[in-house]
Amino acid sequence: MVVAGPVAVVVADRLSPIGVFEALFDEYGPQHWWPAETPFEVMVGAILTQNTAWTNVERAIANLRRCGALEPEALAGIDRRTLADWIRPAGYFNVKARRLQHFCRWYLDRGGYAVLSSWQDEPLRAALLGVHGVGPETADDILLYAFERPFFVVDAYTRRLFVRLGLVDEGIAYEALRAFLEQAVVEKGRDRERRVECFNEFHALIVVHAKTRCRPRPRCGDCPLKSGCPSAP
DNA sequence: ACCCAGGGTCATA
DNA sequence: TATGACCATGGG
Repeated sequence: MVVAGPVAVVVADRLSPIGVFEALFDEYGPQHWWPAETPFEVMVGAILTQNTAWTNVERAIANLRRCGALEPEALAGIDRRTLADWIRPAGYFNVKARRLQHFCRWYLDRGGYAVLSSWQDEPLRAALLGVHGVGPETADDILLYAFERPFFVVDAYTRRLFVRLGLVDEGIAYEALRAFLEQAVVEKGRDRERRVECFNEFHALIVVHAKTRCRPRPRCGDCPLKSGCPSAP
């Protein structure tokens, strides 16, 4: 790491994924994600929030709830244009309507939550990645927050944070960064359940931190990551 | 007016 | 394998 001066000493013992986690947790506290009432709602939200601000997703989900369409049978059965109209606020509504229906068909064909819950981690992940419209991040959102499986969700904020901290190379592949961060938590000796909890909070904290302090443009003032903050001068 | 947002697919080289 | 175009609404 290339920081120097008094602050660097303070930062040094936190300049690891675990140190970052602890700094963020100390600052923001537990987040208890995902903001949803059911696992299936998590899955819908994960697809709707692709490259989209969460506030817009909330409107779309409110529409679905109001229309009684927040269930896989309903989503899979309705007319695609009608669905697109309901989720319009979330953007990319034609694409996402198709993706939601592809996902719901897959979900129902395989017996829904109860049956899928019996699948092993890796086969479940591979199956999710095979669903049209479900990429690595969406799959890991679903795995972690709907199925409580120990996968680290790597989003744009996560990459930006750890690249700017100098812990990983710019342009690191999704899977490589995920492996790096998962390994960092494993090395702390947490058991499976605690890893899930840690991954849950870690991703949420990264998002909250990015949204409240370290957006691309604004400078970061009083930041819990000190000189390690991606937006620090 | 411009940038950004809790990505993924598809065509192209 | 690695870019680039495309998808589209809403807030700052």
